[in-house]
Amino acid sequence: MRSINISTRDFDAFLALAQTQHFTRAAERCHLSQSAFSQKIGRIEASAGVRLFERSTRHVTLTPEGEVFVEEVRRIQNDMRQAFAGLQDLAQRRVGRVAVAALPSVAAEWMPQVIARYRAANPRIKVELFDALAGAGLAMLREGRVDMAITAGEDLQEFDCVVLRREKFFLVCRDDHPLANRRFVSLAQAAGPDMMHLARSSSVRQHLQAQPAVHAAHADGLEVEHLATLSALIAQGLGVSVVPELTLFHFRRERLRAIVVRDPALRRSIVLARHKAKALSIAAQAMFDEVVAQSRA
Amino acid sequence: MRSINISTRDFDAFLALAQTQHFTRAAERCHLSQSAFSQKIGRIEASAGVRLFERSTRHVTLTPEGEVFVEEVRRIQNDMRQAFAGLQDLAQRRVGRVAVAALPSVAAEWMPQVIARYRAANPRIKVELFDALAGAGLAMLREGRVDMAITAGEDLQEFDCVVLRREKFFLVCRDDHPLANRRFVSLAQAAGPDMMHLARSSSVRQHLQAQPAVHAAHADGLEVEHLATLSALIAQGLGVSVVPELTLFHFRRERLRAIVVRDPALRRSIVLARHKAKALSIAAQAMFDEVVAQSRA
DNA sequence: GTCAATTACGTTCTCCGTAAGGATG
DNA sequence: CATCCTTACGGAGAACGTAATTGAC
Repeated sequence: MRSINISTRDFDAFLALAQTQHFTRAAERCHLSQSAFSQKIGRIEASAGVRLFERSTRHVTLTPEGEVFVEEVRRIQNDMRQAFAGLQDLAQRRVGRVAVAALPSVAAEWMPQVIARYRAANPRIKVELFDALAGAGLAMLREGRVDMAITAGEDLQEFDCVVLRREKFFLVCRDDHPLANRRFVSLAQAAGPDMMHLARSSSVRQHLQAQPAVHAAHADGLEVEHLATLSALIAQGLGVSVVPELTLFHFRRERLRAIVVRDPALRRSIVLARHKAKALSIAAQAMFDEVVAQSRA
Repeated sequence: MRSINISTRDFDAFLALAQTQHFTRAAERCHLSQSAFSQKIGRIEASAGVRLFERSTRHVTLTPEGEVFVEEVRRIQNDMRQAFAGLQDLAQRRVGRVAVAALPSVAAEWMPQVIARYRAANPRIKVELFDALAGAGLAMLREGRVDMAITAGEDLQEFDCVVLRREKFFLVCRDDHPLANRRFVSLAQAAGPDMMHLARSSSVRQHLQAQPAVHAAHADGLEVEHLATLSALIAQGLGVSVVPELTLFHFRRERLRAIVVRDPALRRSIVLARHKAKALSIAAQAMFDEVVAQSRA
């Protein structure tokens, strides 16, 4: 037995005839000539291996076998309609979901605007934002828990990446600090004994620690987890620190100064990473584009 | 948007590619040239309105949209397979059901053999036999509770009928009855004052009552429901009766004689009736044929 | 005699295969 | 450069339409 081939149009024709019980009218409904329609029904019956309609030239009725088939076909047709409709919804971003991991600084500085614009354009798509440190974000990406991760660059061969920005670093100190009124400083100048650090797990710390000038300074200052804490410590005159540009919003308080560190080597890349193999969903692609656009602003 | 057309082969192709992730191999599996296969996938994607596969010339993977579609298609394809398989089963009488109403006499005399042969040929088809009096059988047929009814003929324009047999009637009496040794009798002779009747609801009684000779005799003998009772009464010498041929098995006992009634008007037709409009299922048609065959035997 | 489904036959269009093109690792 | 997907193009077969045929009421 050769495998059968049957199409959605065939199903339409079958159901039309089942309902109208009239070849001519069913053919019209299907925008077919009556003859073509008749042949189509014939082919369907051949495929099915059973006579589905009982026809005298006067009356057309379903056979008992046809009646059971009607129910099946209705169900199948419904499923198909749903499947395609669901696909259209995804394509036109009427439904969907997108998950993004972003560095806390990025999550606070960029993402609110990005998400606002995204939701305005795609109100029915669920957006999930995870503010995760660099390593955690990449882990989530690797596991497929997020569609993309915004992180600080290092060994990212594993992923497809777009560099969103190359950040400068800033010395943050109180206004009574000796360097407080400089227009810029060198890293060597900044990395004095009063330098405070973030916890070793942070990407900023790791980035800094890789710099010879910082390493040489072997500061033994305080070490904290959160930038807000760091900001408060500096405001108290307990030391200084060096932080990337995106985190400066933590340090906008009275008596604090941020002085750009002039050091060509001291830049960190903010990158948008995604899986190499796995394609982005349409919803995710739109978010991807939105993030890139934001970084250019 | 023009309405889409998609066929079972398209689904096969889609799933093959989704599984192999390789155009050439998937094409082979579908017995298609690689080029034709590529076009087919292209058409499917056009129908869907979404890119379903992500292809670099080296790797083929499902897009997120394609992944959701795979699940739907699998389900749809399964349903189709089942629908067609079910139809084949019905066509080849591997499954099904047939219900027959038959006069009690027919149910006892003919149907055991009919059903035995039918089940031998169609072991998986469920057979239901209702031994119902003429009126009840026709009512069941009218309501669609049975596929056919074997009954005694009268006003059957409503149905499509086949006359299975035209039955003679027999006088049944004890061997000491004056007519006991006749080779045949007339209805007038048989319808003496000692004639006993079945209940008025039985078709036999109605048939007899319609005969002038019986009507004139206005017998006031006993009246019972069951032929077995009648048989016992006659054996006791309490009277005689006139019954159709098919019921004679009730009267095969010692000292009872059955003498044919020679009266051209006194025949009853055993007919096999079915709906005019509603077609018989394949299972039912086979039973229909079997019943007709039995009546000729 | 009319209405309606089937059959006949010529036409159109979809789908397939061969072959060339282009991209990727 | 080898692999493999895509595009181009010509041909075969399926599907369609017009028209004639058959059948039922």
